[in-house]
Amino acid sequence: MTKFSFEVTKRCQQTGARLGVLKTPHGDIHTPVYMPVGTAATVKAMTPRELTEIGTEIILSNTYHLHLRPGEDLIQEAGGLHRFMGWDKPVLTDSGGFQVFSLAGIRKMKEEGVTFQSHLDGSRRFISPEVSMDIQHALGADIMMAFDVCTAYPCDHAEAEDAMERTHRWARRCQAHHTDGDQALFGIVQGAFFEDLRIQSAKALADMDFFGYGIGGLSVGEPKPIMYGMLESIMPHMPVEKPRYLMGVGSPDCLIEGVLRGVDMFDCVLATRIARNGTCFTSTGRVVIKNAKYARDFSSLDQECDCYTCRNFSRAYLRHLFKAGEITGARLATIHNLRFLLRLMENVRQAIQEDRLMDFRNEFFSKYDMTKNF
RNA sequence: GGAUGGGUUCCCGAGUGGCCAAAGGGAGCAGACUGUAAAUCUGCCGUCGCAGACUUCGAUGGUUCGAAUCCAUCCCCAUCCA
Repeated sequence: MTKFSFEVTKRCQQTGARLGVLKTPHGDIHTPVYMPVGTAATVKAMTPRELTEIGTEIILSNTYHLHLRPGEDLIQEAGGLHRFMGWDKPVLTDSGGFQVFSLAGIRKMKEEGVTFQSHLDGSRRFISPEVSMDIQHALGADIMMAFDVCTAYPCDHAEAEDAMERTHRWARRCQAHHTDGDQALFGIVQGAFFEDLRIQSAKALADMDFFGYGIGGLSVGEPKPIMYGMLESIMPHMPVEKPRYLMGVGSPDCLIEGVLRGVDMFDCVLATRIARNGTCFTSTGRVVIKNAKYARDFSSLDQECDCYTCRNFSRAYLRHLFKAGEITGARLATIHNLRFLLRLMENVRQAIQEDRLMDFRNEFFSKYDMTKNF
Protein backbone atom coordinates (compact mmCIF):
# COMPACT_ATOMS: atom_id res chain seq x y z
CA MET A 1 0.00 0.00 0.00
CA THR A 2 3.00 2.25 0.03
CA LYS A 3 2.32 2.91 -3.64
CA PHE A 4 -0.90 4.63 -2.64
CA SER A 5 -1.49 7.87 -0.86
CA PHE A 6 -4.18 10.47 -0.57
CA GLU A 7 -3.47 14.00 0.46
CA VAL A 8 -5.86 16.87 0.89
CA THR A 9 -3.95 19.80 -0.53
CA LYS A 10 -6.39 22.66 -0.16
CA ARG A 11 -9.70 23.62 1.36
CA CYS A 12 -11.99 26.20 -0.16
CA GLN A 13 -12.35 28.99 2.41
CA GLN A 14 -15.75 29.82 1.00
CA THR A 15 -17.24 26.31 1.26
CA GLY A 16 -14.85 23.92 2.98
CA ALA A 17 -14.72 21.72 -0.15
CA ARG A 18 -11.43 19.89 -0.61
CA LEU A 19 -8.80 19.57 -3.25
CA GLY A 20 -6.63 16.48 -3.15
CA VAL A 21 -4.22 14.17 -4.90
CA LEU A 22 -4.71 10.43 -4.90
CA LYS A 23 -1.53 8.63 -5.92
CA THR A 24 -1.70 5.16 -7.46
CA PRO A 25 0.79 2.92 -9.25
CA HIS A 26 -0.73 4.00 -12.55
CA GLY A 27 -0.68 7.72 -11.91
CA ASP A 28 -2.07 10.57 -9.87
CA ILE A 29 -5.71 11.52 -9.62
CA HIS A 30 -6.69 15.09 -8.87
CA THR A 31 -9.77 15.30 -6.74
CA PRO A 32 -12.60 16.11 -6.83
CA VAL A 33 -12.71 13.78 -9.81
CA TYR A 34 -15.33 12.39 -12.14
CA MET A 35 -14.62 8.85 -13.33
CA PRO A 36 -16.08 7.74 -16.67
CA VAL A 37 -17.61 4.27 -16.50
CA GLY A 38 -16.24 1.43 -18.59
CA THR A 39 -18.25 -1.51 -17.35
CA ALA A 40 -17.15 -4.06 -19.93
CA ALA A 41 -13.53 -2.94 -20.08
CA THR A 42 -14.41 -0.09 -22.39
CA VAL A 43 -15.95 3.30 -21.88
CA LYS A 44 -18.64 2.78 -24.49
CA ALA A 45 -17.87 4.55 -27.78
CA MET A 46 -14.52 5.87 -26.54
CA THR A 47 -10.92 4.85 -27.17
CA PRO A 48 -8.37 5.22 -24.36
CA ARG A 49 -6.60 7.86 -26.44
CA GLU A 50 -9.79 9.90 -26.63
CA LEU A 51 -10.34 9.49 -22.91
CA THR A 52 -6.88 10.88 -22.26
CA GLU A 53 -7.43 13.76 -24.67
CA ILE A 54 -10.52 14.93 -22.78
CA GLY A 55 -8.71 14.80 -19.45
CA THR A 56 -9.73 11.46 -17.95
CA GLU A 57 -7.53 10.48 -15.00
CA ILE A 58 -9.27 7.31 -13.89
CA ILE A 59 -12.00 5.07 -15.18
CA LEU A 60 -14.29 2.59 -13.48
CA SER A 61 -14.88 -0.97 -14.59
CA ASN A 62 -16.93 -3.84 -13.26
CA THR A 63 -16.26 -7.12 -11.49
CA TYR A 64 -19.54 -8.84 -12.30
CA HIS A 65 -19.54 -8.06 -16.00
CA LEU A 66 -15.90 -8.94 -16.59
CA HIS A 67 -16.26 -12.12 -14.55
CA LEU A 68 -19.05 -13.26 -16.86
CA ARG A 69 -17.31 -12.11 -20.01
CA PRO A 70 -14.50 -12.55 -20.88
CA GLY A 71 -13.61 -13.88 -17.41
CA GLU A 72 -10.92 -12.66 -15.05
CA ASP A 73 -8.64 -15.58 -16.02
CA LEU A 74 -8.44 -14.36 -19.57
CA ILE A 75 -7.79 -10.79 -18.45
CA GLN A 76 -5.07 -11.98 -16.11
CA GLU A 77 -3.56 -13.95 -18.97
CA ALA A 78 -3.61 -10.79 -21.06
CA GLY A 79 -1.52 -9.09 -18.41
CA GLY A 80 -4.27 -7.48 -16.37
CA LEU A 81 -7.11 -5.12 -17.12
CA HIS A 82 -4.93 -2.10 -17.94
CA ARG A 83 -2.96 -3.93 -20.58
CA PHE A 84 -5.97 -5.84 -21.87
CA MET A 85 -7.91 -2.66 -22.62
CA GLY A 86 -4.97 -0.47 -23.53
CA TRP A 87 -5.48 2.01 -20.69
CA ASP A 88 -2.39 2.72 -18.60
CA LYS A 89 -3.93 5.15 -16.14
CA PRO A 90 -5.72 4.23 -12.92
CA VAL A 91 -8.73 1.94 -12.89
CA LEU A 92 -11.29 1.41 -10.15
CA THR A 93 -13.43 -1.72 -10.21
CA ASP A 94 -16.83 -1.93 -8.65
CA SER A 95 -17.31 -5.11 -6.68
CA GLY A 96 -20.50 -6.44 -8.23
CA GLY A 97 -22.40 -5.13 -5.26
CA PHE A 98 -24.47 -2.84 -7.43
CA GLN A 99 -25.53 -5.80 -9.57
CA VAL A 100 -26.90 -7.45 -6.44
CA PHE A 101 -29.22 -4.46 -6.47
CA SER A 102 -29.83 -3.83 -10.17
CA LEU A 103 -30.20 -7.51 -11.05
CA ALA A 104 -32.42 -8.17 -8.05
CA GLY A 105 -34.78 -10.24 -10.14
CA ILE A 106 -32.20 -12.84 -11.10
CA ARG A 107 -30.22 -13.40 -7.94
CA LYS A 108 -30.50 -14.93 -4.48
CA MET A 109 -28.65 -13.40 -1.55
CA LYS A 110 -27.50 -15.24 1.56
CA GLU A 111 -25.01 -14.37 4.26
CA GLU A 112 -22.30 -16.31 2.50
CA GLY A 113 -22.77 -14.45 -0.78
CA VAL A 114 -25.00 -13.97 -3.79
CA THR A 115 -25.97 -16.46 -6.49
CA PHE A 116 -26.63 -14.75 -9.79
CA GLN A 117 -28.32 -16.11 -12.83
CA SER A 118 -26.11 -14.72 -15.56
CA HIS A 119 -27.95 -12.11 -17.61
CA LEU A 120 -26.01 -13.40 -20.62
CA ASP A 121 -26.73 -17.12 -20.65
CA GLY A 122 -28.69 -17.89 -17.49
CA SER A 123 -25.87 -19.88 -15.91
CA ARG A 124 -25.55 -19.72 -12.12
CA ARG A 125 -22.65 -17.72 -10.69
CA PHE A 126 -21.76 -17.25 -7.07
CA ILE A 127 -20.15 -14.05 -5.84
CA SER A 128 -19.16 -13.57 -2.22
CA PRO A 129 -16.92 -10.94 -0.66
CA GLU A 130 -14.00 -13.33 -1.11
CA VAL A 131 -14.88 -14.16 -4.72
CA SER A 132 -15.25 -10.47 -5.51
CA MET A 133 -11.81 -9.78 -4.02
CA ASP A 134 -10.31 -12.67 -5.98
CA ILE A 135 -11.80 -11.40 -9.22
CA GLN A 136 -10.67 -7.83 -8.54
CA HIS A 137 -7.18 -9.07 -7.67
CA ALA A 138 -7.06 -10.92 -10.97
CA LEU A 139 -8.29 -7.88 -12.88
CA GLY A 140 -5.61 -5.80 -11.21
CA ALA A 141 -7.54 -2.58 -10.73
CA ASP A 142 -5.79 0.13 -8.73
CA ILE A 143 -8.80 0.64 -6.52
CA MET A 144 -11.12 -2.19 -5.54
CA MET A 145 -14.50 -1.79 -3.92
CA ALA A 146 -15.84 -3.94 -1.10
CA PHE A 147 -18.78 -6.21 -1.94
CA ASP A 148 -21.77 -4.43 -0.45
CA VAL A 149 -25.54 -4.60 -0.19
CA CYS A 150 -27.36 -1.71 -1.81
CA THR A 151 -31.00 -0.95 -0.99
CA ALA A 152 -33.77 0.64 -3.01
CA TYR A 153 -35.81 3.77 -2.38
CA PRO A 154 -38.00 3.65 -0.47
CA CYS A 155 -36.82 1.04 2.01
CA ASP A 156 -37.95 0.40 5.56
CA HIS A 157 -35.66 0.83 8.52
CA ALA A 158 -35.36 -2.85 9.37
CA GLU A 159 -34.41 -3.81 5.85
CA ALA A 160 -31.95 -0.94 5.62
CA GLU A 161 -30.39 -1.97 8.90
CA ASP A 162 -30.02 -5.59 7.79
CA ALA A 163 -28.41 -4.53 4.53
CA MET A 164 -26.08 -2.15 6.34
CA GLU A 165 -25.00 -4.72 8.89
CA ARG A 166 -24.40 -7.31 6.21
CA THR A 167 -22.42 -4.69 4.29
CA HIS A 168 -20.24 -4.22 7.36
CA ARG A 169 -19.69 -7.95 7.85
CA TRP A 170 -18.89 -8.32 4.18
CA ALA A 171 -16.53 -5.33 4.37
CA ARG A 172 -14.54 -7.11 7.08
CA ARG A 173 -14.42 -10.27 4.97
CA CYS A 174 -13.23 -8.25 1.98
CA GLN A 175 -10.55 -6.66 4.09
CA ALA A 176 -9.46 -10.02 5.50
CA HIS A 177 -9.25 -11.47 2.01
CA HIS A 178 -7.42 -8.50 0.50
CA THR A 179 -3.71 -9.18 0.25
CA ASP A 180 -2.37 -7.41 -2.84
CA GLY A 181 -0.26 -4.36 -1.96
CA ASP A 182 -0.57 -2.96 -5.46
CA GLN A 183 -4.27 -2.46 -5.01
CA ALA A 184 -6.17 -0.24 -2.61
CA LEU A 185 -9.51 -1.23 -1.08
CA PHE A 186 -12.47 1.03 -0.39
CA GLY A 187 -15.23 0.18 2.07
CA ILE A 188 -18.77 1.31 1.30
CA VAL A 189 -21.12 3.22 3.58
CA GLN A 190 -24.76 2.13 3.38
CA GLY A 191 -27.81 2.85 5.55
CA ALA A 192 -30.37 3.83 2.94
CA PHE A 193 -32.17 7.06 3.85
CA PHE A 194 -31.95 6.87 7.61
CA GLU A 195 -29.64 9.33 9.27
CA ASP A 196 -28.98 7.09 12.28
CA LEU A 197 -27.98 4.17 10.06
CA ARG A 198 -25.86 6.31 7.77
CA ILE A 199 -23.93 7.72 10.72
CA GLN A 200 -23.61 4.29 12.28
CA SER A 201 -22.28 2.93 8.98
CA ALA A 202 -19.81 5.77 8.49
CA LYS A 203 -18.44 5.23 11.97
CA ALA A 204 -18.23 1.45 11.68
CA LEU A 205 -16.35 1.64 8.41
CA ALA A 206 -14.07 4.39 9.68
CA ASP A 207 -13.07 2.02 12.46
CA MET A 208 -12.15 -0.59 9.88
CA ASP A 209 -9.57 1.73 8.37
CA PHE A 210 -10.01 1.35 4.64
CA PHE A 211 -7.88 3.30 2.19
CA GLY A 212 -10.97 5.15 1.05
CA TYR A 213 -14.74 5.12 1.40
CA GLY A 214 -17.54 4.69 -1.05
CA ILE A 215 -20.92 6.17 -0.26
CA GLY A 216 -23.35 3.72 -1.76
CA GLY A 217 -27.08 3.30 -2.00
CA LEU A 218 -27.78 6.88 -3.02
CA SER A 219 -29.25 8.23 -6.24
CA VAL A 220 -31.53 5.24 -6.53
CA GLY A 221 -34.67 7.26 -7.19
CA GLU A 222 -34.92 9.46 -4.10
CA PRO A 223 -35.42 13.23 -4.38
CA LYS A 224 -32.09 15.01 -4.54
CA PRO A 225 -32.54 16.95 -1.28
CA ILE A 226 -32.77 13.61 0.52
CA MET A 227 -29.49 12.49 -0.99
CA TYR A 228 -27.84 15.78 -0.08
CA GLY A 229 -29.18 15.43 3.44
CA MET A 230 -27.61 11.99 3.77
CA LEU A 231 -24.26 13.38 2.62
CA GLU A 232 -24.49 16.15 5.19
CA SER A 233 -25.31 13.62 7.90
CA ILE A 234 -22.36 11.35 7.30
CA MET A 235 -19.57 13.77 6.41
CA PRO A 236 -18.72 14.75 10.00
CA HIS A 237 -18.12 11.03 10.63
CA MET A 238 -16.01 10.30 7.58
CA PRO A 239 -12.23 10.17 8.11
CA VAL A 240 -10.90 13.53 6.99
CA GLU A 241 -7.70 12.18 5.49
CA LYS A 242 -9.38 9.51 3.34
CA PRO A 243 -10.95 9.87 -0.12
CA ARG A 244 -14.76 9.86 -0.25
CA TYR A 245 -16.44 8.43 -3.29
CA LEU A 246 -20.12 9.06 -3.99
CA MET A 247 -21.00 6.03 -6.06
CA GLY A 248 -23.12 6.29 -9.17
CA VAL A 249 -23.71 10.01 -9.05
CA GLY A 250 -22.97 12.23 -11.95
CA SER A 251 -25.49 14.75 -13.22
CA PRO A 252 -23.77 18.14 -13.44
CA ASP A 253 -25.71 19.65 -10.57
CA CYS A 254 -25.18 16.60 -8.35
CA LEU A 255 -21.42 16.76 -8.92
CA ILE A 256 -21.28 20.34 -7.74
CA GLU A 257 -23.57 19.73 -4.78
CA GLY A 258 -21.57 16.65 -3.87
CA VAL A 259 -18.23 18.44 -3.88
CA LEU A 260 -19.77 21.19 -1.80
CA ARG A 261 -20.62 18.55 0.79
CA GLY A 262 -17.17 17.02 0.89
CA VAL A 263 -17.15 14.36 -1.83
CA ASP A 264 -13.85 13.67 -3.64
CA MET A 265 -14.79 11.12 -6.27
CA PHE A 266 -17.77 10.36 -8.49
CA ASP A 267 -18.66 7.93 -11.22
CA CYS A 268 -21.78 7.73 -13.31
CA VAL A 269 -23.10 6.06 -16.45
CA LEU A 270 -25.49 8.93 -17.07
CA ALA A 271 -23.14 10.94 -19.30
CA THR A 272 -22.30 8.06 -21.60
CA ARG A 273 -25.73 6.47 -21.59
CA ILE A 274 -27.75 9.58 -22.38
CA ALA A 275 -25.13 10.46 -25.00
CA ARG A 276 -25.87 7.24 -26.84
CA ASN A 277 -29.57 7.96 -26.48
CA GLY A 278 -29.29 11.42 -27.99
CA THR A 279 -29.15 13.78 -25.01
CA CYS A 280 -26.30 16.14 -24.20
CA PHE A 281 -25.21 18.23 -21.24
CA THR A 282 -24.64 21.89 -22.00
CA SER A 283 -23.83 24.93 -19.91
CA THR A 284 -27.43 26.11 -20.34
CA GLY A 285 -28.98 22.76 -19.50
CA ARG A 286 -29.87 19.54 -21.17
CA VAL A 287 -30.22 19.41 -24.95
CA VAL A 288 -32.13 16.51 -26.50
CA ILE A 289 -30.26 16.66 -29.77
CA LYS A 290 -32.74 14.34 -31.52
CA ASN A 291 -35.50 16.94 -31.19
CA ALA A 292 -36.86 18.40 -34.41
CA LYS A 293 -36.12 21.94 -33.29
CA TYR A 294 -32.40 21.35 -33.89
CA ALA A 295 -32.79 20.21 -37.50
CA ARG A 296 -31.56 23.55 -38.81
CA ASP A 297 -29.53 24.67 -35.83
CA PHE A 298 -26.07 25.10 -37.27
CA SER A 299 -24.54 26.40 -34.07
CA SER A 300 -22.31 24.29 -31.87
CA LEU A 301 -23.75 22.11 -29.13
CA ASP A 302 -22.31 24.27 -26.36
CA GLN A 303 -20.69 27.61 -27.05
CA GLU A 304 -18.59 27.28 -23.90
CA CYS A 305 -17.26 23.79 -24.61
CA ASP A 306 -13.77 23.08 -25.90
CA CYS A 307 -14.36 19.46 -26.94
CA TYR A 308 -13.75 18.00 -30.38
CA THR A 309 -17.48 17.74 -31.04
CA CYS A 310 -18.25 21.35 -30.15
CA ARG A 311 -15.25 22.68 -32.02
CA ASN A 312 -16.12 20.92 -35.27
CA PHE A 313 -19.78 20.04 -35.61
CA SER A 314 -23.21 21.63 -35.46
CA ARG A 315 -26.33 20.60 -33.60
CA ALA A 316 -27.97 19.99 -36.96
CA TYR A 317 -25.23 17.56 -37.92
CA LEU A 318 -25.38 15.74 -34.59
CA ARG A 319 -29.13 15.44 -34.91
CA HIS A 320 -28.73 14.11 -38.43
CA LEU A 321 -26.30 11.44 -37.23
CA PHE A 322 -28.74 10.31 -34.54
CA LYS A 323 -31.71 10.28 -36.87
CA ALA A 324 -29.67 8.28 -39.36
CA GLY A 325 -28.58 5.84 -36.68
CA GLU A 326 -24.95 6.57 -37.39
CA ILE A 327 -22.55 5.37 -34.72
CA THR A 328 -20.55 8.59 -35.03
CA GLY A 329 -23.44 10.43 -33.42
CA ALA A 330 -23.10 8.33 -30.28
CA ARG A 331 -19.34 8.83 -30.32
CA LEU A 332 -19.45 12.60 -30.74
CA ALA A 333 -22.14 12.97 -28.08
CA THR A 334 -20.16 10.77 -25.68
CA ILE A 335 -16.97 12.73 -26.25
CA HIS A 336 -18.88 15.89 -25.48
CA ASN A 337 -20.76 14.68 -22.41
CA LEU A 338 -17.64 13.25 -20.81
CA ARG A 339 -15.62 16.33 -21.61
CA PHE A 340 -18.42 18.44 -20.19
CA LEU A 341 -18.22 16.69 -16.83
CA LEU A 342 -14.44 16.52 -16.78
CA ARG A 343 -14.20 20.20 -17.59
CA LEU A 344 -16.84 20.96 -14.99
CA MET A 345 -14.62 19.22 -12.44
CA GLU A 346 -11.55 21.08 -13.68
CA ASN A 347 -13.45 24.29 -13.08
CA VAL A 348 -14.60 23.08 -9.68
CA ARG A 349 -11.00 22.31 -8.69
CA GLN A 350 -9.91 25.72 -9.94
CA ALA A 351 -12.65 27.38 -7.93
CA ILE A 352 -11.63 25.50 -4.78
CA GLN A 353 -8.03 26.54 -5.34
CA GLU A 354 -9.20 30.13 -5.54
CA ASP A 355 -11.61 29.90 -2.58
CA ARG A 356 -14.67 30.71 -4.66
CA LEU A 357 -16.54 27.47 -5.09
CA MET A 358 -19.83 28.95 -3.91
CA ASP A 359 -19.51 31.74 -6.44
CA PHE A 360 -18.80 29.16 -9.10
CA ARG A 361 -21.81 27.14 -8.03
CA ASN A 362 -24.13 30.12 -8.17
CA GLU A 363 -22.81 31.17 -11.54
CA PHE A 364 -23.28 27.65 -12.86
CA PHE A 365 -26.89 27.42 -11.72
CA SER A 366 -27.70 30.90 -13.01
CA LYS A 367 -27.07 29.59 -16.53
CA TYR A 368 -28.08 25.95 -16.16
CA ASP A 369 -31.79 25.25 -16.72
CA MET A 370 -32.73 22.92 -13.88
CA THR A 371 -36.29 22.50 -15.16
CA LYS A 372 -34.89 20.31 -17.91
CA ASN A 373 -32.50 18.45 -15.64
CA PHE A 374 -32.52 14.83 -14.58
C1' G B 1 -52.74 -4.06 -78.83
C1' G B 2 -53.06 -8.76 -75.63
C1' A B 3 -52.23 -11.66 -70.92
C1' U B 4 -51.52 -11.72 -65.83
C1' G B 5 -50.93 -9.51 -61.12
C1' G B 6 -51.87 -5.06 -58.59
C1' G B 7 -53.70 -0.01 -56.66
C1' U B 8 -55.06 0.13 -48.40
C1' U B 9 -54.10 5.68 -43.70
C1' C B 10 -46.40 9.53 -44.89
C1' C B 11 -43.79 4.64 -46.90
C1' C B 12 -43.87 -0.80 -47.07
C1' G B 13 -47.60 -4.13 -46.10
C1' A B 14 -51.86 -7.41 -43.72
C1' G B 15 -56.94 -7.44 -44.30
C1' U B 16 -61.29 -10.36 -49.25
C1' G B 17 -69.23 -8.70 -46.43
C1' G B 18 -70.32 -6.73 -40.16
C1' C B 19 -65.71 -8.02 -34.42
C1' C B 20 -62.04 -2.06 -39.35
C1' A B 21 -60.00 4.20 -38.21
C1' A B 22 -58.26 -0.70 -40.49
C1' A B 23 -52.62 -6.05 -38.06
C1' G B 24 -47.35 -5.58 -38.38
C1' G B 25 -42.95 -3.00 -39.73
C1' G B 26 -40.61 1.58 -41.11
C1' A B 27 -40.48 6.76 -40.97
C1' G B 28 -42.02 10.86 -37.93
C1' C B 29 -42.93 13.26 -33.01
C1' A B 30 -42.21 13.27 -27.81
C1' G B 31 -40.60 11.22 -23.11
C1' A B 32 -37.38 8.34 -19.80
C1' C B 33 -32.28 7.33 -18.51
C1' U B 34 -27.45 8.71 -12.04
C1' G B 35 -21.63 2.27 -8.73
C1' U B 36 -24.58 0.18 -17.43
C1' A B 37 -29.05 -6.80 -18.53
C1' A B 38 -29.36 0.18 -22.17
C1' A B 39 -26.31 2.55 -29.70
C1' U B 40 -31.93 0.92 -24.84
C1' C B 41 -36.90 1.39 -23.27
C1' U B 42 -41.86 3.88 -23.25
C1' G B 43 -45.83 6.73 -25.35
C1' C B 44 -48.24 9.13 -29.59
C1' C B 45 -48.91 8.48 -34.66
C1' G B 46 -56.85 10.10 -39.98
C1' U B 47 -59.74 14.74 -38.28
C1' C B 48 -62.49 17.22 -34.53
C1' G B 49 -65.43 20.24 -29.50
C1' C B 50 -61.39 13.23 -29.09
C1' A B 51 -67.75 11.26 -24.49
C1' G B 52 -68.90 10.73 -29.15
C1' A B 53 -69.02 12.19 -34.09
C1' C B 54 -67.06 12.72 -38.87
C1' U B 55 -63.92 11.55 -43.28
C1' U B 56 -60.68 7.37 -45.33
C1' C B 57 -58.76 1.83 -48.30
C1' G B 58 -57.35 4.54 -57.16
C1' A B 59 -62.30 7.05 -59.39
C1' U B 60 -67.40 6.82 -60.34
C1' G B 61 -71.81 4.17 -60.15
C1' G B 62 -74.28 -0.16 -58.23
C1' U B 63 -75.69 -4.72 -55.04
C1' U B 64 -76.63 -5.12 -49.63
C1' C B 65 -79.69 -3.76 -43.39
C1' G B 66 -74.20 -3.25 -43.76
C1' A B 67 -68.59 -2.71 -48.53
C1' A B 68 -61.44 -1.71 -47.96
C1' U B 69 -63.74 -6.44 -48.94
C1' C B 70 -69.06 -8.26 -54.08
C1' C B 71 -70.51 -6.26 -59.34
C1' A B 72 -69.85 -2.66 -63.59
C1' U B 73 -67.19 1.00 -66.06
C1' C B 74 -63.08 4.04 -66.09
C1' C B 75 -57.99 5.69 -64.61
C1' C B 76 -53.21 4.32 -63.20
C1' C B 77 -48.86 0.74 -62.00
C1' A B 78 -45.78 -3.81 -62.64
C1' U B 79 -44.29 -8.04 -65.38
C1' C B 80 -44.69 -10.91 -69.70
C1' C B 81 -46.28 -11.54 -74.94
C1' A B 82 -46.78 -8.94 -79.76
